Amino acid sequence: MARPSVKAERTEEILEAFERCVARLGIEGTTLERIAEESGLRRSLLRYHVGNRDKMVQALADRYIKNSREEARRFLAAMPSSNTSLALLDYFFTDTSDEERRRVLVAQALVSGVDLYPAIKEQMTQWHRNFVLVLCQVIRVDYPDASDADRNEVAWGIVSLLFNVQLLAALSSNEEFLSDGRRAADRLLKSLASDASEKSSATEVLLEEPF
Amino acid sequence: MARPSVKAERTEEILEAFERCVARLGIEGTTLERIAEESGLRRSLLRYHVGNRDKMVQALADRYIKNSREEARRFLAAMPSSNTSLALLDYFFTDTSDEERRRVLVAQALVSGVDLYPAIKEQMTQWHRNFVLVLCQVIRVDYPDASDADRNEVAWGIVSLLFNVQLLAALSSNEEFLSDGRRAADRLLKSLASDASEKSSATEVLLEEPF
DNA sequence: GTTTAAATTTTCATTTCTGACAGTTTATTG
DNA sequence: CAATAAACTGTCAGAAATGAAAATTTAAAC
Repeated sequence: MARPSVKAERTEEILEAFERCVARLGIEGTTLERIAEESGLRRSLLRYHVGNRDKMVQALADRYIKNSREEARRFLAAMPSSNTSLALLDYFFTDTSDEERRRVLVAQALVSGVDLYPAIKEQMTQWHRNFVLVLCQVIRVDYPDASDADRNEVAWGIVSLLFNVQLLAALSSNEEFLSDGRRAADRLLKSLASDASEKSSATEVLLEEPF
Repeated sequence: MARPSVKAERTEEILEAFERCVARLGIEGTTLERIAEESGLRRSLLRYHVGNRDKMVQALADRYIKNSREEARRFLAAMPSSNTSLALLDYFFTDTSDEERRRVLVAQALVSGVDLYPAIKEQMTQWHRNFVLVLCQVIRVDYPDASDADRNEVAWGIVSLLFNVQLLAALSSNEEFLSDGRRAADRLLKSLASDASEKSSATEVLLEEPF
């Protein structure tokens, strides 16, 4: 018996704007006023819908984690049933969109921010672990004989390359770095063929839901 | 005929404190007041000796570049004449000091900050290129037959791993990540043995001064 | 149209950060 | 000790950022 709530939409708009700012300016470089401008709302509305600065950061992290889950699903869905290595490289190191870059930069900002916002530390730790795990699953299709530990190392390395590609994109158009990153990632993947320890050749599915 | 100048020492103290702050809080997370506290000097002295905020950041970048040169020399000097791969891995991925971590984190902060401080963009671009080049030189000792392009990819990748190790150290004690990073770096290096295209087997020196 | 609750605007107080500079102290030289 | 230049202190004004909450408006339900 009152006005319909737009809290969900507004919250989304606000955090979306927050993310855009953070990717460009970092967490501490982003003022509430800046977010207000970016979202086209008044600063007081940020407070009304989301809360104070701490709440905002917490909400940003929460939303980021949530979106990462969906992104992970999309990613897994985009993987073919074989030759996933190539698909993986294409996905992360070819024609990366601005959104993809933003995703990575925000993750870095959040990780860097755990000292200032200890509340998000646990989440980001989980997030990274899960990211690596998703890559492991994908890698497993092409390299079923490699050990979990080996795949994990490689996945960890690919995440690093991915991070660096987007970080360095600030220095030059990232096309140059993309190819370096891609080739290095390819090397890591290929290295799994060499060790190829004896293992269950279970090429089953990779559809076990992550996270 | 006047009081002796301590500008050099003070400047050093100030920028040292700045660096410590930046490694922990990022550039924008670091206020001049904070630096003053960290250095035990009054804020007005930061201004007196170095300048306003922009000058401070510029000076930080300058000093960072300068110190990187020296660090590069130390690094090269610490390299044996053979089996440099192992030495490289030990240097960057084993028992890394807090200073080493700080160096890396500050570099990341500076790179992330090029949007806000365009004046440092060129420097950081150079810095990264040189870092990669130094690693290339070292790698060349163990892999003289690999192509320049291949060594470059691998060096680029190792820098990425190094960056990520120290970034993620914020999430957990970095010992766990160190071993992941090291092993991934090892994979990259080993991958150079495979391609081994035909090349001049010049195992000469690596002592050409970098930078 | 009245009620009602949510959304939005406005405003105010407080704190923090920065820039600027006047004034003071300190150490050296002659 | 007088002169001098550098180092240092203290303070102020203005800007920017944040927190908080009192009005006001808006859209639905009745």
